[in-house]
Amino acid sequence: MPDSPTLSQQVCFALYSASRATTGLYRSVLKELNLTYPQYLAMLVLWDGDGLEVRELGRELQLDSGTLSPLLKRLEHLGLVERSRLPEDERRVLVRLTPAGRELQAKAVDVPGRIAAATGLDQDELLALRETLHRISTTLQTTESETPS
Amino acid sequence: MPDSPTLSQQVCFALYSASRATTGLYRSVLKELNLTYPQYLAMLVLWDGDGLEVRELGRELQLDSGTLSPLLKRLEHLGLVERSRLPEDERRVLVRLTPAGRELQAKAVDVPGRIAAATGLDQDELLALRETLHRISTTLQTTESETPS
DNA sequence: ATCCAATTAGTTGTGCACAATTGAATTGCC
DNA sequence: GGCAATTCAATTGTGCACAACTAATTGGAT
Repeated sequence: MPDSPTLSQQVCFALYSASRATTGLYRSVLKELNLTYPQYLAMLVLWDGDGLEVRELGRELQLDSGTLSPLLKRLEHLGLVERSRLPEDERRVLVRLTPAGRELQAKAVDVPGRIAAATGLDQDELLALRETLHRISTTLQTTESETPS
Repeated sequence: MPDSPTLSQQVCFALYSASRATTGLYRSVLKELNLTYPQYLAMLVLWDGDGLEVRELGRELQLDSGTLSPLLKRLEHLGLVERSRLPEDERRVLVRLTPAGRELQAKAVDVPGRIAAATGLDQDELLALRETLHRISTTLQTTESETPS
């Protein structure tokens, strides 16, 4: 069942390495939008459905407020989003796109196509990869606090 | 050829997400060794063949001196490695394990097994995943500076 | 011998990630 | 109503990644 231990180590390093490589790809593509990859992910979620709380954004992106708060502050300084406490619950913060934030979506239209062209994988491989990676994430996140025998 | 653009975006997010999940898995396993995952990777390379220059370590791990210099400084403060300029070329820095660094290898023996057990993937899946991820990394790294039409 | 280009490690600055903590607001319980 | 536990965002501190730059060293060319 444990397979070759070395193999899983190699897979983990390949994962770490490929993730950094794709982030680097996004870096060059997103440079003209003046966004980092995590910032772009947050904008994607907001473009899909504007008006989300920090908590909801965090659930989508699997990021906590320690990461999101400064990230959203930077998006706010860029004039792309605005944050406001909810009147009915002053703990929660609503994140909304500004007009500039909405307009940026048009400039980002060709990002997915450029990324897809650079990966060099066909659709079957992408589907299989996505499925496997999803399984890893869910396995690790649901097993995150197990007591080792 | 570009397949579904959205699909590649989903794959990239799955990659980003799975990489963070596995790093988190290593974090809990490596906690008792007092190592981070990148530090553990550097130690793995040194355990495999002691006495490497920063440049060679960087080639193995695909990391530049901006990342490695402070990382190695921390390993040095932990008493696991020592750094020394090469007499025949004062630009280069040789990184060697200390006795404590070599001894740590024994405590790290069961790390790969624990990681492998937690992934929940069988050997075929791990092999396929490793192959696909390698292909992504090499594709992106060899295409890193193309002029888009 | 001198100068110039290349190499190497380190430093600086920015932006994630994440653990741990803080502080405010809300909810639940009595 | 009062109070403890909970929820939520923000803050603090550490450690990557990476771009840009610095400084020292080396090698080559003349």
